[in-house]
Amino acid sequence: MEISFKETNKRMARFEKAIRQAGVKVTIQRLEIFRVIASSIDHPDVETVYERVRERLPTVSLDTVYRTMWMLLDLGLISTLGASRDRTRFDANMENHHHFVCSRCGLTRDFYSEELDGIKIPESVKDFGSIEKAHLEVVGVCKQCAAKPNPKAQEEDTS
Amino acid sequence: MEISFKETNKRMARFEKAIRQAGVKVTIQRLEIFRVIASSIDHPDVETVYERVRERLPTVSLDTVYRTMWMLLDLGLISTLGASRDRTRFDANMENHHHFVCSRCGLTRDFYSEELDGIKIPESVKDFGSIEKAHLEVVGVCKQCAAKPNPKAQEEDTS
DNA sequence: TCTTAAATAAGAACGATTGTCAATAACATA
DNA sequence: TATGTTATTGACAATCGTTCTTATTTAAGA
Repeated sequence: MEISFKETNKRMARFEKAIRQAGVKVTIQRLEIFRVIASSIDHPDVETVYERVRERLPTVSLDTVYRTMWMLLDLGLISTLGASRDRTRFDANMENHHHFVCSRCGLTRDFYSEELDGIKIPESVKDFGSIEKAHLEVVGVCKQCAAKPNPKAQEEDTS
Repeated sequence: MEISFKETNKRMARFEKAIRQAGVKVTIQRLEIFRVIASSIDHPDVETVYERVRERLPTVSLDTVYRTMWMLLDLGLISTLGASRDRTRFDANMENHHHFVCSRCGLTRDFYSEELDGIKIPESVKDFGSIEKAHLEVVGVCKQCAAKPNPKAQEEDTS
């Protein structure tokens, strides 16, 4: 919701192109599911997407939404907030720090930078609410994963 | 693992102080669980913490680890990577952007800043692996939550 | 040491996610 | 446009992570 028609259409066009290129079938379910996520400003979870899709497609199943979301992720058409499919992970480092996260295996390491700690946050962000803290999330591929051949085997090594 | 004794001890001291201040009991389980997370460099999940605690305390139960982790979070002694207790959430915005996240309800909004897009990442980060992208995660309290009285009722409004 | 409330362990229960499979629909081809 | 092939769907069972319940144990103050 609340994404402009223009932007939504741009995303839909990208979707149709990517999905055909990938050789997977274009179904009503997939179109509607992508339309929902592409027009959402609020980064919904699967259940929320499901509810929104049902408004137009009452017979859709929750499974299909799950399957489609992961497919969209694999195709690089959407991303997840935080680590996908991952469990909650904890951090006892209460100093100011930043994270490097491996997009393949989820390995996460802290790093420090006084320069980054002093980052200027745009004034407009205060329209959303008060600001407590900020940290940079750097996403990449860790050395271990880079050394592995298999580029699509994103399991294991969650250390 | 791999956190220096000095730093671990510093964290343990902070833990003992905070836990007594909070008026909760100091149990062996809690000490060992905190010791594990305080000495871990790798941001483990609950299951991993559980396994490490069992090396020293074989009878500890998984529930206790769960309960203790949430307690530590409530006491502000640890934090979670990404949104805690939350389901996976999706983002169809593939442009360069940054996030504002409400620490109470999980509300997440995008914002843009060319200045931030050009951020310099310390060279040392490359020791972890290759860098694909980076974004700033700003944590605060959204206006809706700020308007509510209850400061500890962190549910609802996950829109 | 004794008392009491809080914390624990164990196992049941719950909720989110995934797997299985028969029925259906997309798409290539005729 | 009709048909065959194969991926996809929906229903429901199964799985896995997390939480709840309860009887038992333990920390901490009297």
